[in-house]
Amino acid sequence: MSEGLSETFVLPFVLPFDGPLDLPSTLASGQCFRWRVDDSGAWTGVVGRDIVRLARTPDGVAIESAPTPPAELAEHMVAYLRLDDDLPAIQERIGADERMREGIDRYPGLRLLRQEPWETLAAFILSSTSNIPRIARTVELIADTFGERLTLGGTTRNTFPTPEALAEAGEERLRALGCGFRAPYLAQAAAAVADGTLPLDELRGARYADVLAALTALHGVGDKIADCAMLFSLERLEAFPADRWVRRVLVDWYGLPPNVSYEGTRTWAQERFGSDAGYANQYLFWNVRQASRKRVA
DNA sequence: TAATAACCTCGCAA
DNA sequence: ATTGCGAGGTTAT
Repeated sequence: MSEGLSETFVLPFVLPFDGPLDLPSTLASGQCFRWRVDDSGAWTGVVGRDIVRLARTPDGVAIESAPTPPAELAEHMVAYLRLDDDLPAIQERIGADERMREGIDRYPGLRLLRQEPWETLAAFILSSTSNIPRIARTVELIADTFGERLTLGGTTRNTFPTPEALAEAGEERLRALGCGFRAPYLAQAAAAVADGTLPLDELRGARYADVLAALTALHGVGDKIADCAMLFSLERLEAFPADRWVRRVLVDWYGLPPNVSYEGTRTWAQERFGSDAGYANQYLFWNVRQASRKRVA
């Protein structure tokens, strides 16, 4: 213990990966709300009951985490980052048209994530008529208030609270955290998951129509929010959450009628892209968002 | 079946 | 600085 290398210097664990992976686009593209980048380019977030720090390396992804050590968490991070998806093959299939091809080529390492269903549903309930900075702020505030504390190095974050904890918290305390008119929606969803009315774990991988029906049975969850939860956490990659941005793209680039119904966008996307519709959505969404930000800046 | 207002706050732009 | 607008939707009418 007395030799030169102190125990404070720990070689980072590196998850080997040689495929396309653009951490900034993937973690900031609006599908998740808890990742923060630091000056070194590393990303810190909370995944399940662990605080995690990620950085791209030439050989893969460097991982620090606690309380689960990186080596034990690695397999789960492969799943979380969907490194098991054959992204080049997906891009080959959906990149048939010029617009999509350009969008893919601009962000070739943009991946979907495989997130935790309850947290994802809750976050997108909060997304209604809101914006990404505000959603992120509210999610963080809810975690800080009702979640459990985690520490990694000098960084402290909280888990996203369980459905039981948010059901217990109740509408009024959620409203006090800035949830606004979404507070009763979130409280009711928490209660439904907590008491088994909405069995999220059983819905993972179930038929699209069945998952959609189960989710939209909740007050405050319509087609769009259900599609987000399905795509980002319930393994329904054919989901196509058409928000106002994606709709604009469909109208401007693909000639869909401006008054196309949500069902119309869903049918269009699923006929065109099949089970790759979700990836197609993500490329369209991120491209149009980035383009609009550049125009402002 | 299709259109329209209301809903809570907050972030961001003048 | 203070004000005003609109935001990754859903529901009720």
